[in-house]
Amino acid sequence: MSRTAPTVALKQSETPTRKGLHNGQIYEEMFAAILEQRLAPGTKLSEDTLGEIFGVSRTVIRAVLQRLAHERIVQIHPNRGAFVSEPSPAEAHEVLQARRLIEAGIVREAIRKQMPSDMETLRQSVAAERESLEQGDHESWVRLSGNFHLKLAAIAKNRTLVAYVKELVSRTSLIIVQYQKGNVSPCSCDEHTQIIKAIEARDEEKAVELMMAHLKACEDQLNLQNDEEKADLFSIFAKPGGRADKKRRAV
Amino acid sequence: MSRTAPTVALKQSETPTRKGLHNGQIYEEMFAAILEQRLAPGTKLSEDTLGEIFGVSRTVIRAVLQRLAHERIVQIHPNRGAFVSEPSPAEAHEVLQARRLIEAGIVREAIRKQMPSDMETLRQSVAAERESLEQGDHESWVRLSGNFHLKLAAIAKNRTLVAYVKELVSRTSLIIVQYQKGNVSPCSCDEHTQIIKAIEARDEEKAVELMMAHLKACEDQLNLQNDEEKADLFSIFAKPGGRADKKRRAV
DNA sequence: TTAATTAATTTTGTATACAATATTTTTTAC
DNA sequence: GTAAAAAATATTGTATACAAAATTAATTAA
Repeated sequence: MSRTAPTVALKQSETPTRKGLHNGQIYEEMFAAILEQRLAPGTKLSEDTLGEIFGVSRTVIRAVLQRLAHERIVQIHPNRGAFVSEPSPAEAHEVLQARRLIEAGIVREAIRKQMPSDMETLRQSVAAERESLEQGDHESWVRLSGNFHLKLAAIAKNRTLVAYVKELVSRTSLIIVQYQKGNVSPCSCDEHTQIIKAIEARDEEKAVELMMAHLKACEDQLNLQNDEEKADLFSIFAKPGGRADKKRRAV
Repeated sequence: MSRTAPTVALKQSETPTRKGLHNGQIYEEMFAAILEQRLAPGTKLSEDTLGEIFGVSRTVIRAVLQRLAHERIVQIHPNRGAFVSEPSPAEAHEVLQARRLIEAGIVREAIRKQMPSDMETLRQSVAAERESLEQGDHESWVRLSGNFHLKLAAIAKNRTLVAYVKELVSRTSLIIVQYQKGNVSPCSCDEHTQIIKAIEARDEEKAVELMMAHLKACEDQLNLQNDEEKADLFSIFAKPGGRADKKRRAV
């Protein structure tokens, strides 16, 4: 944690002040900036700086930061400021588990409420995914991949559930940025396609199974074992006795 | 909607100012006041008045109201102010549907992760419910009944899911206040007891079935058909032609 | 030079002031 | 007396000012 947080750099091309931006617009811009990785996890979000950038006072920036904090994309440390969230491995597991639970239910609901146009929308979404993957545009792929899950959630026609899925997908993006090991496996598009097919076939058990496996695979592609980061440092450098040596100063 | 919103009356015994309250404490007090029906749905939450009551400036009241708004317990109309939410029938259905989806999943997870102490906690929760029901304390019953679902969610050991269930339970309380027809059926405690038994027996399908039926019964006890309130007024008073008459002024 | 302490600066938390919008009351016309 | 228009009032939205806390820089001692 000793690395210094990078300063906020929302848009390099930005003129110092851009007046007239409303609360919601500023939220959208910051939300996009975080998910598109222009603002990396851990970045400090200074109220003054952001106020200058958007040409508004700290008052309105504060409201936006609180909204982002409620959505878990930003973390507020009292008296210290707001930072782009750095989800812990435990939190990452929690988010993926919540997604399996909720999206399994959404798949069931989608099977009941599906319309042909919904399925067409989903197929187009996967097509866009595949294109971004072929072009090697990793950033677009993360966004479009999440988009598929949002479109699927929308079929359930439940604004509350859509809001929850949106939140979970956003958090997943932050998690991927932090913990994805190597390149993403290109089979993800195919998994989405298979889910669509199972929904169309109204095969509930199979569709649920595919969705759970898909999200589990997503989690398995992450590096989530470094909860003991500091302990590892000790085990790497320490003499026999390991982290217990931490307390002993002499020797 | 022509009925005037009642003014805020948080605690009759309250002295005009009570200094030193922190952000989170004010949130807790307002949250409790709304769920305990001391603040009825539709009540206007004036920033000045609340600031006076809690002995803080509008700045901090504003933050609390925004937090409550994000949790859907309060609704903010731009330039008009904050009001205790009055969920529409459509929203009520949405909330109960989301609960069925999420709590069905929670039941499955609880079956996997249950510990003996968890089950004991649940049984105690139901005991408290039954007591409040026997004493005819309806307000306590609403709170304790929601509490059972929260305790159940906690077994899944997932803070995100607990937060979602907490939000949904709160919204359900507001919904019950608005739409519950007659007295609550006293079988609700028994339904909770049955769910506990099914979880202990690790009978996943039965436990899920019971939870879904329980929440469906809860929804069925509500009066949710008055989405056409205004239209009804017209059909009640109007001459043949019904609501189409609305536009015509003469005659 | 390093470590600890102190001072200076920066940044957040809260109150207040003013502008913009709603609401209420009063006035005016029919 | 009722309805519309205008003025007055009250309330929200935003900017700014000041206090409290944290961070950074400077100073001092070992």
